[in-house]
This record gives sequence, structure tokens and C-alpha cells, in this order.
Amino acid sequence: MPRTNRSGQSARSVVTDKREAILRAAIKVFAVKGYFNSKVADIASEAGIADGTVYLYFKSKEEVLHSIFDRAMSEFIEEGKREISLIAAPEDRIRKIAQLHLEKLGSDRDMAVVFQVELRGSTKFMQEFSAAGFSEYLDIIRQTIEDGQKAGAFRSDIKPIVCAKILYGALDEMVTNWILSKRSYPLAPMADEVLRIFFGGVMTV
Amino acid sequence: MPRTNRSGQSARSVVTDKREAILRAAIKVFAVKGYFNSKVADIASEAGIADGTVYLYFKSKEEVLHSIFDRAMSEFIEEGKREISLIAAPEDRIRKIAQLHLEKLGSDRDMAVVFQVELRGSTKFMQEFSAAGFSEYLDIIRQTIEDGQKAGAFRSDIKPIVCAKILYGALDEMVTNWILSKRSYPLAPMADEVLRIFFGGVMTV
Amino acid sequence: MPRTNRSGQSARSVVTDKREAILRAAIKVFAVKGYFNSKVADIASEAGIADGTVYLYFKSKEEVLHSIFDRAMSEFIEEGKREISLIAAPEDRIRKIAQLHLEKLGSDRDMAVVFQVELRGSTKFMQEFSAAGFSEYLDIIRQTIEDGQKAGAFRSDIKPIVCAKILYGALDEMVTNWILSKRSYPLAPMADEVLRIFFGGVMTV
Amino acid sequence: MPRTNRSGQSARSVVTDKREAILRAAIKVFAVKGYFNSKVADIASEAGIADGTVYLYFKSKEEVLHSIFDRAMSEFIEEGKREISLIAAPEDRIRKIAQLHLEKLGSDRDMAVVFQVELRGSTKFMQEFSAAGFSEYLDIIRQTIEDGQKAGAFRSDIKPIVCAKILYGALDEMVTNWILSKRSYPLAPMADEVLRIFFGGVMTV
DNA sequence: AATGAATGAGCATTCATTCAT
DNA sequence: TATGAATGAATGCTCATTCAT
Repeated sequence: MPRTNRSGQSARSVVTDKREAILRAAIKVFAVKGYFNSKVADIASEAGIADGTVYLYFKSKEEVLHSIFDRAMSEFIEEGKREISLIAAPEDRIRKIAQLHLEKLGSDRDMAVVFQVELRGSTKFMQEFSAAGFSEYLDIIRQTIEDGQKAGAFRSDIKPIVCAKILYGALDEMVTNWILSKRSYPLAPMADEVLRIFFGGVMTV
Repeated sequence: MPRTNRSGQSARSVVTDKREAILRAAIKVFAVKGYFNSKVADIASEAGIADGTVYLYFKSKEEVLHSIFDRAMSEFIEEGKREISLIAAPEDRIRKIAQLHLEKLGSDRDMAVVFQVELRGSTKFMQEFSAAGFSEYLDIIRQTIEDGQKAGAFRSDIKPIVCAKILYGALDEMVTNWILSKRSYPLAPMADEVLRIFFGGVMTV
Repeated sequence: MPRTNRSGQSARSVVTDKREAILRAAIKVFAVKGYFNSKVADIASEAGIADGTVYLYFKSKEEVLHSIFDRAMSEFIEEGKREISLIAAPEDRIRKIAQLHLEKLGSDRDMAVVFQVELRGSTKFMQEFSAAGFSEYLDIIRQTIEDGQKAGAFRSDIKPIVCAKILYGALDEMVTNWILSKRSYPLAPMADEVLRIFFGGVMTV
Repeated sequence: MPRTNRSGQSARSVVTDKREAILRAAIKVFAVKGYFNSKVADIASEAGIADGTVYLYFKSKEEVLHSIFDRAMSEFIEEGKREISLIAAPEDRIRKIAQLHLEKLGSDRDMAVVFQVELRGSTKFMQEFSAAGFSEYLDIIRQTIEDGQKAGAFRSDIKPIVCAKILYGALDEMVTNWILSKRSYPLAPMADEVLRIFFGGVMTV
């Protein structure tokens, strides 16, 4: 629960709230029109503020996009770490990661669109993206796989990093398909379907 | 070898060659700067022609991007169909698809960048993309999985379409990582690593 | 004299003033170079503003041209109606119209050039022009002629509309010649010369 | 009857015929789209020739416009002079001029549009226009009026040049109205209506 | 902090003109 | 003569960013 200060305002300052509003507005606008086709004026309008106000909270339109990613990714990683720390078995940890991944994006379609589509709109961003939170995320998966190999749960003739990429790629594709799909269906349940194959393979024994 | 006609000109018309040159130039430029940051003048300059000449072959900058995708995708699907028609066993067909996927993109980094990064720069394009060649590709994989299930090679407790998406997602992720990697390594060999896990799963038996 | 409000600003808003400045600048520029040869940058420069500012007040270059006409025409018609309402005799009313016509255009050469030359640069515009204020103007003349016929001042064997066109055409030609003339002379006095012939004809009795 | 040369071709050379075709095409295209909105390619296409061919007969697009005017105007003046030389009475001469004016333009709507609308699209052209054939035309009218004054047919208290402008302006307005009119009616008969007023005035005696 | 009018760099596209064939 | 592919200068309009209020 947010602490309140003497004046009765939330400790979460106005600054933070307006910053928040701009980010939410930007996610919505970027999701609908795409980053390059979105105008700063669109974001401001959606956020109910003046155009210039955006620049009191962000240096540029590009920084807005980066901030969307940075905030979401660090929140997600923080939550992920917390959750798996409570779990012992590597395969259960992997399951939790997959579930979180799809739950998070499946619960906010606009955010998912920005993640799947807009954040990839430039190699430049992809590389920064890669360097930042994304590789940390991939590393968590990799580490979990490695732990599973040491614990004898996972085959040791496979490279953990490749394994991690495969899982990530599979989940990522689920999200992308979900976004582009004309039908509406819950994303989270796909986690189990992915894991059945990821864990057991497609071949008959 | 191009046939020559009586007048000694290449049978491949000048029209085709210049169109080709523009597409090659555009792939290069888009790969380096991104679609939205690329100017038509950049493409023309790279192709060694005047700005206006681009418009003798394409209606707009956007049509250039679409043409890149259309041509590559139809070529790829055609080749893929031809190749797998020569193969009987479903698991070998899947292997061939995975290999072709990575060979094709691994042999032309610029094209790969455009495919992985630029073609996803807009939901709009993604949806057309999805509707067109891409879903045909995914369907080929799905059908092959289904055939494998009927032949008893693949488990029948998994949905073919989910399975196809997982394979596609895994391969796609290999390409994306390869593109963004600072190190230089051959992409095609990743196919076997992916398939080992895709076929057998990550769990110990 | 402009009224001032409490804060000391002119009651005529800044918006109106800048719009006004753009129109004045456009009249000048169009008069010198012609509509099609005038760049938006020329207008902005003449008005002492940035190029983009033009688009804060007008949707397009074409709208600037239309606005010039619309404003001038409605002002002129309003003034004309007011003036002739104070006059009883049809022939005096006709005289007032002719005088106003030449006084107005004769007092602002740039505006006259735009009216005589630029507004006719396209059939499309001419037709809108015709449909809008121009035909209203012609109708006022026609009505006055008709009134004159009823009052017995004008011959009744002539069609009022033809008569109105003749007067308009004669005045119009005076303006065009005045604009194109290398010599500089006052335009307004031509009204009497035109009317002497219009009223009495060229034939000896 | 056109003379034929040895090879059986019309003496009117191919050169002349193609030039002619381009001019006819240009009149049509200019009339429909306006000079500035017409492309040289439109003219070429209408004339059934290649774009570049236009430049074998004319130095520029502008020269095509000038040529339309020059040819039509000199033909008209030549015919006008010939016709009035056969007429003795000044008022009959004036009548013939007015009739020719409206017959000529009334028999070729496209040409009329170009004359009334396009030729006035620029002050620059108007001034050349004025300097060239137009002022010669006006001068013929003026001279005829002057002759009429000497012969006692026309009032001597009016300036011949003003009188000429009035007649020209009146006729010109008839043409402009005819072009812009939604209804279709013959133009030539308007000559008599104009002259009745021009000769006799609008006032009752 | 907030505003939103003003800025002006930037760019896709057009089209008159050229010239190799 | 005729062609029409190629040229490249030219420009209307957009929109991220600034800054006076």
C-alpha cells in the first residue's frame, strides 16, 4: 500500500504519476500505429497533457520507447527472480518462467504488441535491447537449464544457451501469433503445450 | 548461364536487372539503417541510379519493402516444397526445412536483418505478412508434423500447429541471435542443435 | 481603433493577426510570381514566419488562395449591399457599384492582380468561384437592372442578366488593362467613362 | 485544295502535321486539367507520340502554350481584317467583329477554355499576351470606333480606346460565362444582345 | 510545472527535359 | 525523326523539439 505524506498526497509523486501516464499512453499509441507512425502529439493527447509536457519527463520520443522496455523488463525480471527463488526443482522453475512470460504479455495486449513488434523496428534498438534486459532474461533461463543438467533433470548433451534460446523463441512465437491472430484466446495456457514438447520432444519413444 | 538472344543482349531484360539492383540496394540499406531511417535517395545512390528511377520500378518506398519480402518468401517456399517432395520420412523433411531456413538466411546477412527486424516494424505489415507467405510456410511445417503423427513418427498427444510454431519460433530465435551477435559464426549448423531438442526434448529419460 | 482588453492585449487575437499577415504576404507573393510559381516558403518568408507556421493557419497552399478570395469577396459584397441600400435611384445604384468595384481593386494592386489573374488560373477554381461569391455579385447587378426596368429607368427590351454581364465584363476589362498597363493611372475614374457608354450607348441619337 | 508534291504526300509536311497534332492535343489537355496540372506526358499521350517527340517541335511546355495562342490569334486577326475590309459601315464592322469573336470561341470549347482561363494564369504571360496579338486586336476595334466617330455614326464624346475595351470586356465575359455555364447554349447569338446595349445603352430615351 | 504556438530540418515524390539508341 | 528510360532539381507538407509565457 502506498505510503501517504503529510499533505495527504500519495508518496508516489505527481512526477511519477505523470511519467506513468505518458508511458501508458505511449504503449497504447505505439501498439495501434507503430512507433514511427506515432506522433508525440498523439501520445500527449492520449495522456491528456500538452505536447511540450512530454519533454519534461523524457528527452525524446525514442527515450519514451526505451523507457517502456526498461521498466517492463526490469519489473518482469525482478518478479521472475523472486518467483523462481521459491521453487526448488529446475523443471518447475522453467515452468514458472514460461507461465510468467505468457501471463505478463497475455494480460496486456498493447504492451505485447510493443514488445513483439515495435521494439524490433530497428537493429539499433534490438542491439541495445539485447545488451540490456533481454540477455539477462535469457541468462536466467540458461542458468536454470544448467542447474537442471547438474541436478540430472535435463540431458547433458545439449548446450544450455541453445536450449534457452529455443524456449525463448518458442514462447516468443506464441506471443506473436497471439497478437496477430484474428481470434481471441487466452495466451497463458499455451505455456503447458510448449513445455510438453520442450521437455519431452516431439518424437515417439 | 543466361541465354543470349540474337542481338547479343542478355535474355534477362534490362528492366529486370535494374529492378533487381534496386531490391539488392534496398536490402542493404534497410539492413543498415532500418526502413524508416532509410531515404529513397540512399537506395538510389546504393543502386547507382537517380532518385527518380526508383519510381519507374516501384510505386513507393513501401512497395520496395513488400517486394523484397514477396520475392524472397515465394522463392523460399518454392524451393522448400521442391526439396521436401524428394524426401519420404517426416523427420527428415523437418530436418530439411530447418536446414533450408537457416542456410537461406545464414547466407545473406542483410536479407536476414530485413526479415528479422524490418518486416516486423509494423503490425500492419506483420498482418499482411502473416496472411501471405508466412502462414503458408507455417502450414507446410504443420502438415509435415501431422504426416509424421499419422506415420507414427511423432507423438500424437501434441497439436501439430503448436508444434510448428515452436519449431518456427526456435529457428527464428536462432536467426535473430545470429544477427545481433557480435561474434561471427555459421548459422546453418544450429539446425541440428535445435532439432536434437525439438525431437527429443530436454528431459532425461 | 482596436479595443484593448484587461491584460492590455489587443482584442484582435494573435491568431487573427498572424492569419492576416499570411494572407497579406500571400497576396503580394501570388501577385508577383503567380500561384503556381509561388513557394509556400516565399509566403512564409514574406510574412516573417517559419514555413511550418503557414500550416497552423491554413490546411494547404490552395486553401490560402481560396481564403484570399473568400474574405475579399464577402467583404466587398457586404459593403456593396450596405452602400446601395442607402441609394434610391437604380442608375445611381449602378454607378455606386461600378465605383466601388474600381475603387476597391484600384486601391490594392496586388489584390487586383490576384483577382484578375490568379483566381482564373484553373477552370476548377473558376467554377467554385463562379458558384460562390462571384455569382452573388453578378446577381446584385442583375437585380438592380431589373429594378431599374420596373422603375422605367432602363429599357425593358434587354435581358437584365446579359446587361449585368456586360457591365461586369466592361469593368473587369478596365481592371485587367490597368494591371497590365505600363503606365500608372488611377483606376476609379474609369467608372464614369464606362457608365457613360453603358447608359447611353455608343451610337449618336 | 492542298497541293501535293512529287512523292504524293501533302505539301503540308509531316512536320507541320505532327506539330499540329501536338497543339490540338495540348489544347484538349490544358482545357481539361489546366496548364500547370497538365504533364507533357499527357500531351504526348493524347497526341499519340512519345514524350520526347514534343521537344522536337517545341522548346518547352511553355512554348506549346504560347504557340497555341500565337497561331489562334494571328489566324483570327487575319480573318477579322479580311472580313471587315469587305464592310463599309463602322457599325456593321463592329457587328462583324463581335460575331466573329463569339463564333470562333463558341465553335471550339477547348480552345475557348484555354483562351479564357489558362492564358491568364500568369501575369507574365498576360503581359506578353497583351504586348502581342491582343493589343493588335484591341487596336482594330479602337480604330473602327474612331472611324465611326469620324463618319458621325458614333458619339464623339467618348474615348475610342475605352469604348473598345468595353466591347472587348463585354464579349469576353460572355465567353467566360458560356464556358463556366452548366447549361449548353450557342454562344454566337449573344453578339446581337451585346451590341444592342453597346450601341444603344441601357437607358430609356 | 505546464502549455501549445512556433520552428525549420527533413524527405517522398513528381515531372520537365535530355539523350543514347 | 522518333523513342522512352533515365535524370535530378524542385517543393509541399510533417512533426520532433523548443521556449516564451
